[in-house]
Amino acid sequence: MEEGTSEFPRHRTGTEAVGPAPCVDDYAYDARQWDTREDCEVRQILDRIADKWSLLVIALLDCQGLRFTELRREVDGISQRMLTKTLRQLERDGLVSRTVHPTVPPRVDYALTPLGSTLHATIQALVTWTERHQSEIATARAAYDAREAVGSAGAAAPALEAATTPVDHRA
Amino acid sequence: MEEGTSEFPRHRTGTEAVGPAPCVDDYAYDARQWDTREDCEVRQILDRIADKWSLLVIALLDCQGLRFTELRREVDGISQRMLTKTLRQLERDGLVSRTVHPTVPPRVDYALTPLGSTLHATIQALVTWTERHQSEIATARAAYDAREAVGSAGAAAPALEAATTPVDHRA
DNA sequence: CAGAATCCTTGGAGATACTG
DNA sequence: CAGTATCTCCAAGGATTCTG
Repeated sequence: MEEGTSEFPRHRTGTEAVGPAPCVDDYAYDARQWDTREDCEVRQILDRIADKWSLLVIALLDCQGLRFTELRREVDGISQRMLTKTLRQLERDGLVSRTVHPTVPPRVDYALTPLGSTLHATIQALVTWTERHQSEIATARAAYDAREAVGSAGAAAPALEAATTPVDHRA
Repeated sequence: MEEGTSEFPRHRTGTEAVGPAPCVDDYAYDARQWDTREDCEVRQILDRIADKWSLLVIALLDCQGLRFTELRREVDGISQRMLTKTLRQLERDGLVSRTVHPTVPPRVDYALTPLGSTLHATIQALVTWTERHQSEIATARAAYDAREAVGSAGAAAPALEAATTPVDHRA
């Protein structure tokens, strides 16, 4: 369990010095060199919270509890199965708490734990970033697609065809 | 379907306050009600950058460029196919730049664009969070699994078998 | 209402071979 | 080296049904 806590794994083979000096950062030395191995626990956790549903649930779930159905309504597009599964995982990771009220119509409240709240802040930053830069991304996409179209006009260079049909609506 | 408590959030174009407006704030102010609909562009982008490979690539890619092979080595476990695809997407979104050096052995450098750098900071925060809290998560998981084992021993309470272990469809 | 169990489809993703 | 093009496979995930 203590494989990559604060160590610099440095598993990049130094056969070729492409630029040993890291970024311009001199304060944060491990700015980029965390443990990237698949079996690393950080990777494992990251792969889990980097899940679209987990991310959305945490982003939407705030300190006050939400019921199952409320969550399902909030997280648009999620199926009951995925919501349950996602919530179970998050509960297991200690990020959300599950409170069952033994009423006649069952009522279950989900809320962020203190640990989950700290993650919520970080994820919220990601959401905010997206909101802020969505126009830039849209512009970049349009430019890319335009270039793409021109390039494929002269020579057949197919790659990433999602050009003029961005909306991928699956029935 | 009450529309008083939970109605569909509207498009909030980037004029909102980016500052921390936690849940303890007033209710009418939808600090956490960004557009959650699937067809929303924010969701679209979020679903993309919340991809495990995209996240890793951006996290590892820093301001200096990395070659294709270097990236493949860094992002442990990624296949060539996925790396190419991920890079194309990120390039299309204007997050990474692709520089081809027309040398005899082809050399392609990938680097973060200014826009990508801003995202890198946010994602790095996520990585840092994970590094910091991995032990807490591990503890929570152990506790959950312990409870789980006890619960399923006494009464029928099946749910989420240890996710780290492969599928266990008990007949 | 909250969830468990089941069935079934899609596409994500690895492996391999080929090219410039 | 840096891709592209295929083939294949498996599991993520949706839809449906059935309970307490």
